[in-house]
Amino acid sequence: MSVRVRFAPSPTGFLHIGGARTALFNWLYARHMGGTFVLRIEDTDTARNTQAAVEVIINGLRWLGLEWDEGPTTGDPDGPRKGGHGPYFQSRRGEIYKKRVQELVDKGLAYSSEGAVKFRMTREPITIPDLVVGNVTRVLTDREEIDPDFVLVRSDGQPVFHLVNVIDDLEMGITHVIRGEDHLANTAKHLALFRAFGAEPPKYAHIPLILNSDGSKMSKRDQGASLMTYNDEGYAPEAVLNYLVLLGWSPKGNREVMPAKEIVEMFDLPQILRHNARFDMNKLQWVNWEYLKTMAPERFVELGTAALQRAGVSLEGYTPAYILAALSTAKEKFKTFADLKPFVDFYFQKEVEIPAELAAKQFTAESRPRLARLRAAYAELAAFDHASVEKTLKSVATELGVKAGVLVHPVRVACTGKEIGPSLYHLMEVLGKTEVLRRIDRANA
RNA sequence: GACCCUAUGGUCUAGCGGUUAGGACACCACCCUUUCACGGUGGUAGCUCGGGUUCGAUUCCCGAUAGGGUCGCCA
Repeated sequence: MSVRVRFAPSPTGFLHIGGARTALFNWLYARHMGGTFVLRIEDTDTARNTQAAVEVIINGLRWLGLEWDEGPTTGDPDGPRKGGHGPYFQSRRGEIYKKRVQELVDKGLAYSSEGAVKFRMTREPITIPDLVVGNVTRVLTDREEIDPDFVLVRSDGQPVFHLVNVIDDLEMGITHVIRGEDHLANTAKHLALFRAFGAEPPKYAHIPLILNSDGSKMSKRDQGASLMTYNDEGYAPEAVLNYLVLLGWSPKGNREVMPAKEIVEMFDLPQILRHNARFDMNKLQWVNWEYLKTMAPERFVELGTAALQRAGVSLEGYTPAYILAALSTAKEKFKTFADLKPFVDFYFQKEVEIPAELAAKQFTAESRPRLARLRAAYAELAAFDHASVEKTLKSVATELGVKAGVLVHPVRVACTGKEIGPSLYHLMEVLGKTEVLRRIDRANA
């Protein structure tokens, strides 16, 4: 039988990083097994569901590169979808639930109570066979001991999570439920429900949770809890995916940085760790940086351009070749695209602003004549590539009897308005002779 | 309160009875260097505790402790 897994988020208005990892593990398993990855929207709590909230989930999954085989393709519950097991919005599956509840009532396994429908839960311990944790035997807690039965349908007619979750997994032919460990204890209820329906339950794999760096539970409000903040903060989705899979899973041979394609090949359920992991921003940053270093130039420019736009840097009027060359000089200078702007903004400014403090420091009575001498040498250069520019600067320095650094700093400030930035020689090559001379003249006026 | 899961440096992890306990991030020092970075070399730091089992426990069992989860007409 072919593997069918699902990611079944509730549209709360954002995609939790832990939820994203759950989706990732499901997706990986589906791809690894050549199975089907289903997206199902658990929107039974109508009060807090909107189309926009569903779109957040859809956009988040697509951003990570987790395309699903079945499910909605837009946030519209009545909109287009793919796959033959729909609808994929629980809010559109009311008839199915109604029929199933009636089935339980007819069997005497469910009953009405104060307007709600409750399930006659077994009082016997239930053993959950879990692919990650092993066999887990759940007995009733003291509170459950008093009344083990639980609500299936609210008095307002809305079915609750446990019910719809089980029915959908059943109707959609889900073979493996890969979900957060926070559902482990609840699985006893789900198993009892499957038994009540006379159906074979799927295999379960409860994966550990992601905690804050201080070990506390990561909730909505915590820093970095929302997947899309990583986009805002300049992380490449491929790096986020790679980092996420490392939380609770690790391949053989001390491998860490590897493309999704390779992860898919190696990924499997039994290797998943059993303990929670803390989210380590430093490590994510490092992974991101590893991706930046080896990233194809086009991709680098694509992500860099988007980041600059977010940061308010306009690239209008500059050629793609210029932008590519400019951004390339900043490669390996920063770890996330959020830090790109200060390294390249001067490329896209007509008049570079030089802070008075820097000007006073670099353009002194002593340095100005040297700068003028260098400017004169540059003016005569035929080829303005980084090698020639460097060679010229160094020979002028020798001629003036100073170290290269003495010329480098004023020129850098003249060209960029900053003391730090890309390799001076390379950035001058990109700026071009005319512009470099113009900037030196302006600074040294 | 009850029940469940978990426990290797600060963090992510390898390990599955005998290892100088391996790797990565972070951190520190030095070197390199046109800035900032990179890179190179070296370094600090770990099996939660207590009982067992065993010739021998990081590894197996029990307990304690700690962290996380669940017990809802939320999902």
